[in-house]
Amino acid sequence: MPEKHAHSAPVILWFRFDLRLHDHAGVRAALETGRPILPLYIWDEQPATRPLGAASKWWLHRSLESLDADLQRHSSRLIVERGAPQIILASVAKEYGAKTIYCSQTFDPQNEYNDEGVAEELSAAGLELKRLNNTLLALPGTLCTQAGNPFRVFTPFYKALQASGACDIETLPDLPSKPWPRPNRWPKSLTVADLGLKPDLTPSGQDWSQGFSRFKPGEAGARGALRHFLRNSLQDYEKERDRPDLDATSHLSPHLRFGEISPQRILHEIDRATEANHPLASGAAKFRAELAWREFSYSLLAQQPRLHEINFRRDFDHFEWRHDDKQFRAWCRGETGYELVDAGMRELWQTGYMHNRVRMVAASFLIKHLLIDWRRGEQWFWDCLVDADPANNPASWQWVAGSGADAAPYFRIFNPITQAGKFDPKGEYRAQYIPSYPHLSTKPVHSNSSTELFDEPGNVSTYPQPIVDHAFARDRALQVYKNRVADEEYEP
DNA sequence: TGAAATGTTGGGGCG
DNA sequence: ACGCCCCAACATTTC
Repeated sequence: MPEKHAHSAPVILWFRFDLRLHDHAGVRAALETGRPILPLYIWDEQPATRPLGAASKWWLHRSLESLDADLQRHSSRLIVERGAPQIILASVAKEYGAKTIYCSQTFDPQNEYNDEGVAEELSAAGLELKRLNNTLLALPGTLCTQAGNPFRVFTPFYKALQASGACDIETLPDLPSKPWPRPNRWPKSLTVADLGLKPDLTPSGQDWSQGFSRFKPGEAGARGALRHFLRNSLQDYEKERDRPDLDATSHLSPHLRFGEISPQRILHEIDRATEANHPLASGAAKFRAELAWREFSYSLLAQQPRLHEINFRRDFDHFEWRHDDKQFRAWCRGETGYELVDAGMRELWQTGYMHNRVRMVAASFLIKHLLIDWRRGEQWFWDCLVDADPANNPASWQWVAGSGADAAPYFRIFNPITQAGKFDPKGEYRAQYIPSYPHLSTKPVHSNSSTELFDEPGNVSTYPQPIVDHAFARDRALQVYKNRVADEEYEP
């Protein structure tokens, strides 16, 4: 009976990377108390983990607006604050008499560790921080090998995940559509716009993020993307998922990253779509495996909390990467002279996204053709991708570099020409992002880390020649990787 | 979730 | 009719 508690102490619902209302254990638990609910977002200027990239901030801004709109449909609002979470939480709780705070675990180990401290501090003030899983199918660390060790290879991990029953979704309870109980007084808060998360306009006044329009941040956008994918692309997903020239993938990654949809919901909807339609089954199986890769990445992040800066295989610590700012810059700008790589890098810059197949080719090019440290590429992606994820991004880069678990063998070197012929046969994808050269001059400045990269127009009037010869680079990479120090000393 | 080098086979042109 | 060569097509091995 919500009415009974309408004047009782409220509970705080602290949102972070769980920006949705459905399929959310914290939302459910808060509603079940029947108490007034204070939905809260805190922008932390000094986060415990590395700060969000520019593209992610843009997404966050839009997603918070969407969450606020969704809350208004329940006669509530999103309360927005800025500062250190433990201080904000304690002060809001004190002012409104709240004793319980619900939040979701982030599964970023550094942040989890920080949360422990926050929970202790709050506990000393008589407040309980309830941390729930709204992010993963299986908690990292719950799956291990027969010897009791965490998995280092994907396939056995995936088998264990399936055997655990975590992928069998029985039912997902509906979110009641009734108004949420409110406290007598409503906090005066900032607005989402006050946080200033939107990137600056270009010098020419052009909004850099207009290229991001293929996405609709927020829970409704996530549901829409899933519906579109199930209806149009699941059937041929196995066959066409590697084709950047087609609309063949789910585009759910940024929605998952910001918790606008749960993996359980995705599995549930896939099952429902598949039951009625058998031809979808092979595509469904392939897509389920992709979701499992996300779980695998988080299990690796649990094993190596500094996954974005430390080689998972420590024998890579002695690898002698080349230091070549000029070539790194060319790669960032999409000026390597290899069309598929350049199209991908321009897609990234213009849209905050890159097709997965192209990510592999572009990453392989930086690492193997240019022999530049994978961390530099990872950081660039972190800054530019709307789906930049603390587990997926570093795990995938390390996979390409060969320094990761279950990584690509050192001799697997993508030929960007061959890859283009196979996966963009008509050149439509390449033409979309390299319509005529140069195009970078109209591009805005947005990057956290490398603003100087794009602050002046390219002065090249024709498409560049390859910055490195493929055959030469391939042989060089094979040599360097083969002679890598301590290669033969590696033991898991 | 490669690519290139090397090996094998078989059809066809040709003296 | 036969052997020889060429080479595409495919398979295997190597990096």
